[in-house]
Amino acid sequence: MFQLDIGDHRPLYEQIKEKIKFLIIGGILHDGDRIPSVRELAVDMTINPNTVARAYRELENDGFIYSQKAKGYFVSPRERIEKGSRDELTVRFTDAARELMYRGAACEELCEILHNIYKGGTDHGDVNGDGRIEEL
Amino acid sequence: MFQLDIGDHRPLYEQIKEKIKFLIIGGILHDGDRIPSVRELAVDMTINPNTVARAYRELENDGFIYSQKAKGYFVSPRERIEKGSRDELTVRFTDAARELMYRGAACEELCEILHNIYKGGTDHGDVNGDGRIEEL
Amino acid sequence: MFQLDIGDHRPLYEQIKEKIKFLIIGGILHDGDRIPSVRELAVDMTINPNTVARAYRELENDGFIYSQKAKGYFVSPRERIEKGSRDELTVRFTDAARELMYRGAACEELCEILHNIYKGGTDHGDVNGDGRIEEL
Amino acid sequence: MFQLDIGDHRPLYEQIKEKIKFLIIGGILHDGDRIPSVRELAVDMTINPNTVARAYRELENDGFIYSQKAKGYFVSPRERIEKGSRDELTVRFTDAARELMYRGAACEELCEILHNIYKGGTDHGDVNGDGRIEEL
DNA sequence: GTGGTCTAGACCACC
DNA sequence: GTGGTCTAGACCACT
Repeated sequence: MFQLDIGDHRPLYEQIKEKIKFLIIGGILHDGDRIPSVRELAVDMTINPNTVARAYRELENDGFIYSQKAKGYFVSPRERIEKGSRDELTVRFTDAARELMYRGAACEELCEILHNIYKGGTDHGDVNGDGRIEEL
Repeated sequence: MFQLDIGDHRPLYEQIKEKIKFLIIGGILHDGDRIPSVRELAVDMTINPNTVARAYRELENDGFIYSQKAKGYFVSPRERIEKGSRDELTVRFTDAARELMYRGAACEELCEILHNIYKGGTDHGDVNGDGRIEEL
Repeated sequence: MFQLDIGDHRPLYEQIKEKIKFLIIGGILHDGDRIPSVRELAVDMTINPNTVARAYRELENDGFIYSQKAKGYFVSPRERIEKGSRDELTVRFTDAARELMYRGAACEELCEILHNIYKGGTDHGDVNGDGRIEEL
Repeated sequence: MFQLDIGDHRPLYEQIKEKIKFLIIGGILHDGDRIPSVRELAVDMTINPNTVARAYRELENDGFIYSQKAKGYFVSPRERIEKGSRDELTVRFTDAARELMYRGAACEELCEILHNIYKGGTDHGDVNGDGRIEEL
């Protein structure tokens, strides 16, 4: 499904959260899609099920997925995700933009990036950031 | 100059790096400005000089400041900072933008944030992110 | 594993970095190999663990090794190392070549050196540059 | 004549030596050319004449320049420079090549660089490595 | 006084 | 046991 980045010092569950989030945001996983069970993913990635469980639990808290007893985890409807707070996200966006500006990026450059993102909303793109696009 | 947040789980030297970076990007510290000496800042913040030294050393590696023996640390000329790779930064920007889009932010909204940033390039604003503006 | 040269004016951590780099480039340490723990190497060379830690940390920044908490340091997969910028390295190569040319070295001479290097890619050779070949 | 690199941690006299060497090797300064007097260069670069003097003295020891009392320093005839030891230089060349190989550079790539250097022997090029070509 | 290096020793989180 | 952070204090070279 995806690969964890060796050399990434963040806890495993954080990386899993991020990857799943990217799959949802990138349009690879859609509303209502079932995601692999805790055990499946744990086996698949040869890590502890508890780690996967924690990632899923936090994703559920953030509204990205929801669980149905004895059925599994599913991607939340988009309206639900939208409700989440955008504050921290906006800070991250602004900080990155400010630093890019300081480093000489033109406003038009950044705006174009934005337009490309909005234009190709459901483009899958390079989910892992490692130059490959992997299948589910 | 600024205060460290105990309760922030990140290492002290990371927090120092971030603060200094914000002071530079925010336009409070300018090209060639001398920043507090390792010992000064250590006393000021009642932490160990080694911790400050590490923060400064890593900021130097990132190109934001440079050191001159027996003189001190100085803010790098902006051209030097601009030379640094913008790749990682652009990824951060794009990721944040994509997630904001997914959460329902309009393209115009984000563009306006950008324009505000570029308009008020030298505005100092809330450097510490804690609601206060402190003097040097 | 190797010996540090007292009398070498460079800092100890720089010497450690160089030695490890040579072991990796020279093919003695391979992808995924675990290198001695910070404490082991410190005891082995009768220097302070902090000094070893700094060397390892900087090698990690340069992409040559990566750390896993509670496990140790490991040689990075080669693809990771290849990703690093070759610009600075190319400048060093070119500068040396230019000076050699100016001092009368023939192009064929240098090309032959190159071919020997590429031919004996995994030859271990004199890793320490001190005329001895040491075992791990 | 040239600019010293702020943020370069080597002693000033080392940097001056390097720059002069590049000017000679790059073909900008030729056999018998007079180089600026110690005092001239010191004033020009607003540094201590002793620093310049040391650089010149070491360049003279290395055979790159020679002094004539009351006349100044002059670029040595090329035959004289060729006599200098190529050992250390060859090590630098080999080390850089080995690391480039490890990082994925093809042998042909490096050979081409060599051929370009030998083809354009007297090309001046980017002496300071900062993208500019400066006049004497 | 400055930065830079190194030592010694402590504590934490992780596994 | 491992890496990671932090403190305390020393010494050096430089200006």
